[in-house]
Amino acid sequence: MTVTTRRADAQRNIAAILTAAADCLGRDPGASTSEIAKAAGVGRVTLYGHFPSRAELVDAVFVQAIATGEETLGQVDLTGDPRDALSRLIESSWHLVDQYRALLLAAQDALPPGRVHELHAGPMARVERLLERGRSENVFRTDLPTSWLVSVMHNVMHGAASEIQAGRITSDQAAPYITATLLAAFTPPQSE
Amino acid sequence: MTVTTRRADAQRNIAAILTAAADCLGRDPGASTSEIAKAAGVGRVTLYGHFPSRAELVDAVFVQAIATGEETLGQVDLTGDPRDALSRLIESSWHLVDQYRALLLAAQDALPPGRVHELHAGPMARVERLLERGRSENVFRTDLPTSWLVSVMHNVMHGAASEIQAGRITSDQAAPYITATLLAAFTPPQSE
DNA sequence: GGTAACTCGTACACTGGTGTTCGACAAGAG
DNA sequence: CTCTTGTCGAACACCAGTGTACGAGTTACC
Repeated sequence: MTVTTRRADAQRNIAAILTAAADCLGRDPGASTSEIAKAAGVGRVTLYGHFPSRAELVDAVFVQAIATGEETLGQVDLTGDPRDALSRLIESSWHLVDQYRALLLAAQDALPPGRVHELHAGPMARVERLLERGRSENVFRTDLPTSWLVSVMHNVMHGAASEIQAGRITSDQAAPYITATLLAAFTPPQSE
Repeated sequence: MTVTTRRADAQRNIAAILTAAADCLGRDPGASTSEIAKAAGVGRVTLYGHFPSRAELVDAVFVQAIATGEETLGQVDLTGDPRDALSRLIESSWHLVDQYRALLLAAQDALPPGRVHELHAGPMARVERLLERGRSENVFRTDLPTSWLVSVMHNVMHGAASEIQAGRITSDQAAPYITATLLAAFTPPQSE
């Protein structure tokens, strides 16, 4: 709130730039500042007036995406049977992953290394907590580190997004496929 | 063999460029032709004398990588218990994935869309055949399409490569983690 | 040892991006 | 109504890369 003195049209433009950037970067991770400014109905100079560099713009968009994503995830009921809770969590996060796929790529090569992982910490923690609980209740396997299980979940979801983009599966099939795969992958191995 | 008339030093240079390119692109997917030429101990002009464009160079490197990879994979014994065979296949392909990770990225944004998938068809078929056999023997699940299982395998391995790069797991741990994860993921679901 | 094939460095034209500067102009706040 | 804040377009400097042209020099081949 250091800048309570911000003219109304400036605030409007900032918002327009942010949503336009989210949109452009969502379609093409390499979208230029010109494209974004044009899409926002704003001059390129104005854009640089609010965001000192392309990188800081990408960062702002990414931060915003994480925030809205986390809000959505916050509404998921994670109580009860961990397996059911995981299904619900997948159902929600899946859409987010699909949606922010390209934006993630943009962030990965515009932002300093580690920054992306740093901003992911919040949502990650939510998943970790659920997995930990499932492990302590012997519903999820404990022979592999939790961080690995999180990574697997992450990668399977991103893989599903790729498969959709390549037209090999449809958007509807994704969630059930992911759920079926991960529940099996996370089940404790039988000591035959 | 249209070009039996190729001077010896030219052949040497082509080979040097190819291996240098594999090396550079393996470290930085965006490596420039200058970097590659320098690494090959060759002028940039010479490089363009053999490869009409950066894209064609990347393509050549990628083709070569696939070929050597396929050769390695061809030596894996895929007979016997499909689960054991899968373990062996993972053990081998895992190293390849880790090694060619960055090169894959380079290929993905230098080559026309679909080209990468096209060149991947060979190795993919090998995996598919094994999975199909496992499915027909009721060792692998049949409630999900084979192509999806292949994709999962692919993504889990790439994810492991990321985890190593981020320093969250070591190279030694990767193969057992991947194997444990995929065997569980591919096991037919119990109709509890 | 002659010749064709090849290589080299430098220089050039071109592209497509980033970030800045300028001065004229509009729009909001008090 | 005024004055500050913000916006606009066009121009500029800059950078990093790609691909080409040239001419001199070198290397393999026969």
